[in-house]
This record gives sequence, structure tokens and C-alpha cells, in this order.
Amino acid sequence: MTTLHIVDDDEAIRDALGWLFQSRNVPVAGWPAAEAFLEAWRPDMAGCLLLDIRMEGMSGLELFDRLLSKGCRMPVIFLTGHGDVPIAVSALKKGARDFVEKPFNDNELVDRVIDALAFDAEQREREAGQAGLAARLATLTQRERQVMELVVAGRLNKVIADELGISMRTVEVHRSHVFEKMRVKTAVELTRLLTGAA
Amino acid sequence: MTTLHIVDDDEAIRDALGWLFQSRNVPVAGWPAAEAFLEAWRPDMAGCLLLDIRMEGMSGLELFDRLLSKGCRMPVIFLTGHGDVPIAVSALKKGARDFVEKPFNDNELVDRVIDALAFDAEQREREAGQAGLAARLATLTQRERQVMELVVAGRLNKVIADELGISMRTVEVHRSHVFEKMRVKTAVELTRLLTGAA
DNA sequence: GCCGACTCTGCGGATATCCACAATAGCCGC
DNA sequence: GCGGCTATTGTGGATATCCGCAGAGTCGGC
Repeated sequence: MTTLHIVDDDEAIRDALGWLFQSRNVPVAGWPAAEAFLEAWRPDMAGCLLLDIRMEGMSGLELFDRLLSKGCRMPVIFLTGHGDVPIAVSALKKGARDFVEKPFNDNELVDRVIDALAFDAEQREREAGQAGLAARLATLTQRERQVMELVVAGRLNKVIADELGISMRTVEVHRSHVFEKMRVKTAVELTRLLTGAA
Repeated sequence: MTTLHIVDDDEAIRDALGWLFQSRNVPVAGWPAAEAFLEAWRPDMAGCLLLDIRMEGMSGLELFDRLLSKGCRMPVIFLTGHGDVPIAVSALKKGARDFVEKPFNDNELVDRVIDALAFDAEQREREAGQAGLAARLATLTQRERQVMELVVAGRLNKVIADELGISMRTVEVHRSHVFEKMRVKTAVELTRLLTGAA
């Protein structure tokens, strides 16, 4: 479920934001502490994060850092009450999606959150495609993988046979297994698949 | 020449920064006004930009916008005296490389400038490759381009012949011209070239 | 010890691709 | 009008790729 996760230790703000977003049909989950969200986070969690900078315990920035190191790629929008340019710059350079000062304009914030949710959805779609690809790649044997790499590098079968020290016929066999497992019919299609072309 | 361009209407700051960077062997050019730099800018200008936000006449932000719309992709580092988070956020989201508040730490600024210069050099190298590619693409005739697209899409010659309503032989001729002009030997190489694969 | 995988190889034929030689035709500029 | 560029097509042969049929050796699990 693609949800807006609001992490803020101020219950009044969580409630107010919850109200705001639910009235715009954006599903919301509130978290009273960075630690709680960090604990609950899972790689398959979809949506985006609205993160207060200043909180009791772990700060929003630290939560962001920890999520990044866990591999989280959910878009993050920071909320901050006291403008601090260096913090904003560093957060954005680390990949935060936005950095909004309180008091904020409701409509603007909603727009940014909706953008972020859409971005996350697209990103997940791309990654789903990549996952299917990875699954198919995983069914290849070592040898098949080697042959595939050389095919995608543009080598002819005879050259591949040479480089691997095996017969052309064997290369053909591996090559055809690769095509079959990767569900393509030509070397060009395989190349596009692996280089992530449109 | 890869130069640090300092745009600031305060001569004292230009001088101070000029001194700082020249002492670190970074070539510097000073510009007293955004208008002057905008006028002088050329697409082949290499290096990076150190841009004061608040200036007489055109502001640093407006200069940045205008450069962007002219297609300038030089890395830009903003210098500002009065921290303004929304401005910083918007500049970074537009692609500015950094946003530094005065007073700044000399060493840190130098590091960021050097990073930016290195980035620009890399970017130019990539673009030089792309330019060579574009030049070769420009030598193709319409028909050759059509055939090329279908080849890169993974179609067999007979299919291409069908789709274009011409004979296979003609497709072969165009195809071989494409390979020759693009300096590749196989369809896979051509695909990698066009999809920008490593 | 048998079965299943992965790997390796050969033979021969059907397709596909690459290319030299050869020719026709439209268009454009000098 | 002639020369150059582009597009078109054919013939025929050299290579390369695709595949079914067949067999063989290794290794690991039941």
C-alpha cells in the first residue's frame, strides 16, 4: 500500500497532517518516533515519508541516514521549523526529495507529497521489472552466464568459443539456453534487456 | 580551459576568492555582474560557477535560470549571505550543485569547487563521446536511419524488409552502410552504442 | 548404483547475414 | 546534360547462426 508515513513526535502535528491528507484521499500512517518507524520499516514498504527534523530521541536526519544505509529508497520530504540551510543542502544532496519549512502551505505540501507518491510508484514499477529480470538471470548456470556476457559484448560465436576454449557447437547450445531462459529471440533483444534500454 | 567563474558584484569578495583559489592552483575568472557573464557564456565554456545570490541587477538565481534555458550544464555553486531555505531547496532541485552560506570555510569551499570542476570535466568527456556519435548519426540518410532503428529494435532483415515494403537485399545494403558509417561490426555493438551502454 | 544437472562435442541441414559485382532510376547542382 | 548521391533490386557465394539428433563425461543426491 502506498501510504504517506508521517514521523513526528508532536501528536498535534501528526493529527493535523493526518486530517489534511486523509481529506485529500492520501492514506496516512503516523509514527511518534523515528525509532518506531525504523523498526517497522521493510524493503517492500511503499509510499513516501514526511519527516520532522527535530524530535526527541533520534532526529529525522539520523533516521534518514539509517534508512539509506538499510537500502530504503522511499522518497523523503523533510519538515523543519527553523530554517537551516546547511542541513537542507546536505539532506537534498543525500537524496531527500524535498525540504519544507514550517509554517507550510497546505496545498503545496499536498502537491509535493502526491508527486513523491507517484515517483515511488513509478520507481517500484521499474524495480519490479528488474526483479523479474534478476529472477531469470538467477536460473542461468555459470557457463551460460559467461557465454551471455560475451554475446552481449558483441562477440561472434567462433570468438566466444576461442575465448572460452570450447567448441562452437557448445557455445551455440549455451547461447540458445540463454535465449530461452531470458525469453528473447535475438542477441539484440538480450542486449537491450541487460542494458536496460527502452 | 576549465576555470572557476566567480560572479559577484562585490569586488572585495571577488578578489579574496580569486586569491584563495589561485593559491590552490585553480584558474579563476571574475565577473562583476550576472549580465556580463550571461553575455560571455558559450556552450563550450568549461569549468564551474560560483554565484552570489544577491547582486545589483540580475540575481544569481535569475542568471542560473537563464543559463539553464540556454542549455548550460556547468556545475553551479551558490554563495549566499542570508540563509533562505526555500531558495536553497529550489536551487538544488533545479540542479545547482551546492549552496553555501557565508561565512564559509575556505577549505571546504575549495574542496567543493574542485569536486565540481572534476565533475564538469567528466561530463564533458561523456558529452564529447556523444558528440562524435551524433556526428556519425548525422551522416546517415533517412532510409538508413529507419533501417538502423529496426535493426536496433531486434528485427530480422526479412521483417524489416516487410515493414518498409522493400526487398531484403535493399535492407542488407542499408544495414551495411549503417554499420560502416557507425563504425561497428555487429548489430549488438550498434545497440550498445545507441543505448549508451558501457 | 541410478538419475538428473551441467558441460562438452560432432554432423548435417535450414536460415540468416555479409558482400562483391552489376544494374536501373530519381533528384540536385554545376 | 553529366556527375554524384540516394534508393532500389538481382545473382551467387562465403560465413554465421539456429537446431534437431546423438552421444559422452563429471558431479552430487537419493
